[in-house]
Amino acid sequence: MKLQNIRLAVDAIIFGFSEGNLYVLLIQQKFGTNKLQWALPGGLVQNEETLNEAVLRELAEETGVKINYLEQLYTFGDKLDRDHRNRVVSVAYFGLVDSSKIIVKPDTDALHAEWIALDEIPKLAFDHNQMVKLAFQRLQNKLTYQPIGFDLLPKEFQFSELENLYCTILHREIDRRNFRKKILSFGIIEETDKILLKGAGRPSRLFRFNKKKYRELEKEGIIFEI
Amino acid sequence: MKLQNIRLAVDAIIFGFSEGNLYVLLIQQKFGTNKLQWALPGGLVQNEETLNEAVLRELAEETGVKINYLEQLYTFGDKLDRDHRNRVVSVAYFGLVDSSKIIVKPDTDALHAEWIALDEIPKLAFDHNQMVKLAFQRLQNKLTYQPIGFDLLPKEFQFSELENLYCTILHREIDRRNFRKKILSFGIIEETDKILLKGAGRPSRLFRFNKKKYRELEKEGIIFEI
DNA sequence: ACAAAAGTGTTAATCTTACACCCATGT
DNA sequence: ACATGGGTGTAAGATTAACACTTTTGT
Repeated sequence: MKLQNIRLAVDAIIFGFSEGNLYVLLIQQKFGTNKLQWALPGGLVQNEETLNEAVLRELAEETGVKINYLEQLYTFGDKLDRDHRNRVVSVAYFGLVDSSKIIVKPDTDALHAEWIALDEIPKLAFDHNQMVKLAFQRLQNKLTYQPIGFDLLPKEFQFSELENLYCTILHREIDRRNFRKKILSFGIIEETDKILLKGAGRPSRLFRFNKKKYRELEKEGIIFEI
Repeated sequence: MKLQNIRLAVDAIIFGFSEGNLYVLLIQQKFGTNKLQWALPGGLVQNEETLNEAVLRELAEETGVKINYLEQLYTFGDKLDRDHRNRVVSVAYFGLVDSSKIIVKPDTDALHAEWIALDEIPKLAFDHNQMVKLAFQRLQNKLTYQPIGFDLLPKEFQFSELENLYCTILHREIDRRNFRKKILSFGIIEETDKILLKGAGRPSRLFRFNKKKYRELEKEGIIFEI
């Protein structure tokens, strides 16, 4: 058999939620063959690092963003001609950050990173558009059966933010009363004693997600489901 | 950066169900460093084939089994010392066959393939035990929200076989009446006019899964859930 | 006639959905 | 006083869960 000539890369689809909009973290290369084309952060895996480490390193190097949640999404390796004479198989990771960590690294000489609204994503390099699409599907699914929405929000958040997050990402109407009832019934979020007072309208209480509590309840077989 | 020295492989975790037991397809190498150690079917990806093609090829070469269902499971690449000086990252695939296709290839000079009951699987090569574990979790989950159980049964099956499959794999009791009601309510399985008469007990009608119907209903937003 | 496996309905309990008004603040 | 956004409860409907006897065959 011919010697294997395949390179292994990782790519990250990182979502952020801010002011009712969902964003994806993208980078733009200033030089090279893909000059000025947008792409997902990512790159070749080094010999001595795990796949996870590779993603985290690339994210740090290219964007500076610290993520709250990361999981492997899918391995893309079917486009044989993706990069002529240089077959690359890429392990895509799916991640979430909250808006407090949404500040990106200042431009370097070679790279520019930015949050782009999901529905304004241009044609990306390689099969990255497909990756974003799959990642978004995963986000939608996961949101309904795991409490990952909290990883897109600040530590302390208003109930209306959570509600807004769900109805933005799932593209569906949500009944405020039923939603609150259900979320509270899991016993995984707790009231803080802070009241947020901003602009017109009644001030809102801030809540906090209790991850430890969730882990315990999970073990006891409790099922989160929206 | 040092030249990348990573090899890419695929491995397949294939489940079969027969007489109330769940089996995994394993192979045993007769020579080499892993002589007589059991392992999952799999091997290095060739330069000109997709990952899917690679799995199917390896399965054909090593076991001869024709599968009904196949999907990518997870990419394992964290054990850096998995094979000293030869780092291998492996894309694991998860598959199902029905018992009519459960016959394996006769032994070749180098290989022996066999169906081993899930709870009798020995220590396998590399991180293959971990792969089996993850694949089984996937099977359990998927069984509850996608009609993949049918891919483990013959085309025409008794209701009791289906019921037995669910309660074996999910390790839980199932109420026959409620189960039948629910499954039938989806409208995705149909009666055949065949009655199976075997041994003592009332003969049972055979049913058939209508995949086309399921695809249609799926588009209309129907949700399969046990 | 007895053992074995398949087939079948009803009722209570739970969960889900739909729905509208009051509250606390800013202007 | 009016606009804005936050907070709250109830009742009807749908779904799920619990439960036991009859049917058809082989021996």
